[in-house]
Amino acid sequence: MKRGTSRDIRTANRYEVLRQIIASSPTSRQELAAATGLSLATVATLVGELLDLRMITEVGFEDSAGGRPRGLVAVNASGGALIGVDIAETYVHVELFDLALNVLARAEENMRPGESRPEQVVGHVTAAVGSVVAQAGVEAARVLGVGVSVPGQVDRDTGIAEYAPNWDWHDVPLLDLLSEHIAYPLYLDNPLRASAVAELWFGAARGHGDAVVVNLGTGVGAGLVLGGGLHRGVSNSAGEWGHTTLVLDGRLCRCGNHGCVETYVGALGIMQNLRELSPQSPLLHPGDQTATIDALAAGVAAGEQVAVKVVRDTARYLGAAVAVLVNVLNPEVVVLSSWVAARLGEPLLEEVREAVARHALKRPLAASRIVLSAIPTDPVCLGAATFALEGALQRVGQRSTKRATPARSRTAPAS
Amino acid sequence: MKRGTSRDIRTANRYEVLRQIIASSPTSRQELAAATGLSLATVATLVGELLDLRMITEVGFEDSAGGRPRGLVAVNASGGALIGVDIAETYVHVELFDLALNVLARAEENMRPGESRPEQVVGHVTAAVGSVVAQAGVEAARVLGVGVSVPGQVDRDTGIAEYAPNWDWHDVPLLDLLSEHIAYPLYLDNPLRASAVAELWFGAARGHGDAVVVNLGTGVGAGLVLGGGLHRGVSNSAGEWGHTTLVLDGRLCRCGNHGCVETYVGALGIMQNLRELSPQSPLLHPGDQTATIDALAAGVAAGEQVAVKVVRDTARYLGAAVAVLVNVLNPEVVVLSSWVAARLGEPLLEEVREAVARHALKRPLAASRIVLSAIPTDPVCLGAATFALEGALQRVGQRSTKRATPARSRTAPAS
DNA sequence: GGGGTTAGGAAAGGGGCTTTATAAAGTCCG
DNA sequence: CGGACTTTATAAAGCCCCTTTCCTAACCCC
Repeated sequence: MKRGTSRDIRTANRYEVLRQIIASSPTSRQELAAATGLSLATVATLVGELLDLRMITEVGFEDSAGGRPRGLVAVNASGGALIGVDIAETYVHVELFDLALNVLARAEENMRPGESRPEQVVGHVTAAVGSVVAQAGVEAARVLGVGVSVPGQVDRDTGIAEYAPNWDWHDVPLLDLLSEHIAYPLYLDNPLRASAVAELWFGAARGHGDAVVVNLGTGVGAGLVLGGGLHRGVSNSAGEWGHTTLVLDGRLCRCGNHGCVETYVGALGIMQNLRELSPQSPLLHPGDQTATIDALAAGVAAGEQVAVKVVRDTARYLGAAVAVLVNVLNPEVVVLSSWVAARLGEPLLEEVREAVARHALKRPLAASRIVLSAIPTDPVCLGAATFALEGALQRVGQRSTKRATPARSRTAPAS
Repeated sequence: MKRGTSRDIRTANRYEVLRQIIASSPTSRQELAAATGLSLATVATLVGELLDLRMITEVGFEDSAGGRPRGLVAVNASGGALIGVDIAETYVHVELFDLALNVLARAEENMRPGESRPEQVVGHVTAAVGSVVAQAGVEAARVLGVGVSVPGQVDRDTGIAEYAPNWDWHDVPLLDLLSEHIAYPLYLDNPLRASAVAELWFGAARGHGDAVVVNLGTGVGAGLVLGGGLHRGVSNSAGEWGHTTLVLDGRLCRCGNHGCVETYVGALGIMQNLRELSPQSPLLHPGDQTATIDALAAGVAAGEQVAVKVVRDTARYLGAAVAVLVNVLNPEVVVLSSWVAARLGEPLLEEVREAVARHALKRPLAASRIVLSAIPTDPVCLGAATFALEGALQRVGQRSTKRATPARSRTAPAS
């Protein structure tokens, strides 16, 4: 059990203040103090710190009711850049953000099946990172860090990808491999937690102590925000809700078990739902998940019976599985995220709400809002970049009064 | 979102130190520092505080390797008394503990069906509390507090029983009602969290940041220990795992839904498992849960086929449901608690372990130990008493130092 | 009875947050 | 047009917490 120190309080407050500034830029110290519950003095020192770091700037004044005008601060978008890397089964997606978390540059590398050796993946990441830095034309020194999301179980402290379900990775020291080619500070975690932290900072989970981010993609899982922070579990593998048994002796899952949630509400599960309902449906694009889901979404929009029914069936499964999270964790908000949720959108949400209402207890249900993610870009990239932002803010607190380690900040760009 | 203050750190440390002292009384400051990770100085001040409160005493010395002997401290059992109240559907169970958490007195009041008006329950509690105090012969002033566990959803801050599933209680201000008759500090919560906190302080969850306490009784639920503390959820109703769907369109549950975990692994569910397997079994005592479970336990011990099979069936359901918790929360330990688990004991545990292993993912499974509760007495009473203990320790930190300072003469008055 | 060794306490130091006082920058009105 | 009032921002002081460091206390052994 790790012990909390007063520094952690400072770090949490720093997060909270910057989060608030990003959310409602420009804003005043007064507003920040009210929003965060901190005293004016603390807000002022924290704001001063961020000003020193050039992460925010003063942008003028706002009339007050008869007294001295409030100074306004806003994110200094060009004060730094953050890079988020989303490594998935078939692609590597990289985005470069400014400090207001706008996307300045994007790069995507596709990986052919079988191209899954760690060195190959590292090569793709390195290339894409180099590309976004070049595209955006930011100086290397301004890149505050690179967050990397890789599927599976990850030890974020050692930077080791302990286990990747799709590839045959076991204890790959990914961070070490990457750091040979990328000179920026690196942060490793998995997509569940990345999208959770994205929602926590910029999305529907902001300001909520307990939230669940449900990821619906090819894989399925949940990112848990508990007590205002990410819940990782003892071996950093919490949130594996997709491989939870929904139907006893149900469909065979790639994890080896039967009846996992993923086999009913993941992209492949939805395709199976469609196949079982209407094996010859023109909506079905065998072997192409995105095409099928897109066709379904279009079908629902057009009011096609089959499409509507498939979404309803899927939502029934999903509702039961989400109700588990609602009953057990009693969150304030449940966010449906990732590409399947984004494409099926409102129709899915409506059905899910109804289904959850049928399965969950009244009290926890009443306390939970279920919403679609409002993050416009790839939430995993954004979340990964947020890890880098958190890392940069945390380093502030550890400014060594001893001039010990100048080796920390290297300025060489990616090769 | 509530904000952490440095005082919370102190309170957590105070808990930790006392917990450790109770666990390994007598012990030395050295040992405490090593066990808690705190510095010797901090341990010394906390120990001093507890000595001042007379919650612990110095009990001699222990040889050190050649130097000054270590001073030993131990719980001062007679330094105070704690009362735990377990209100259930059919009874009120009250236990009075000394500070070493030994039971000094017990009282039980049975409630007839229909005798469920709040005033009636309050009457029973008042009588039983009076009885244990009299029996133990402790002075009123030494009673540090009374913890009360009541089923259902509870707002611990306002002391309101928001909803009790068995009785038709809605927003009953139970704490206010009780405080008219009981003069000791009162603490209200529900049995899930009570038994969880009991395991956290004195049981298998001690020292673990993330643990799940699974309660198997007439009702079924889980107490969650996350990040070293109880997880309550946003409306204080986290842990309602018993009313989570295990079988789609399965057995009808008293909560109104179908296929809840409780209907398969609660006492009544186990009876149903037995009935379905062998409707005429002599093990079955219709209308008597405890007799049936006892008969099952005896049957398993005697190697009876039917009994073994029923336990196995039950464990299969339970395993799938526990695997959900393991996958989602990734706890370090899962504790099986409450009377059904206690009576079925090792045979159930073995089967559950196997069943969980079939359903959970390898990584989280490898990190989780599944054990039976080792708490000998009623864990709910113990947990309720622990709430009172926590309350007493928390009050220490809020000693109001409102010293009326006579205004000192200021230096350099404005001339 | 001195060293050597270990325990425990007191003081100093480093962080944090808040309250209070002071300075700064406006508005309002006589 | 200048003082009075108001509001904001910063500086100072106080309190809480934990740790490190130094020193004294207590015991062993030679």
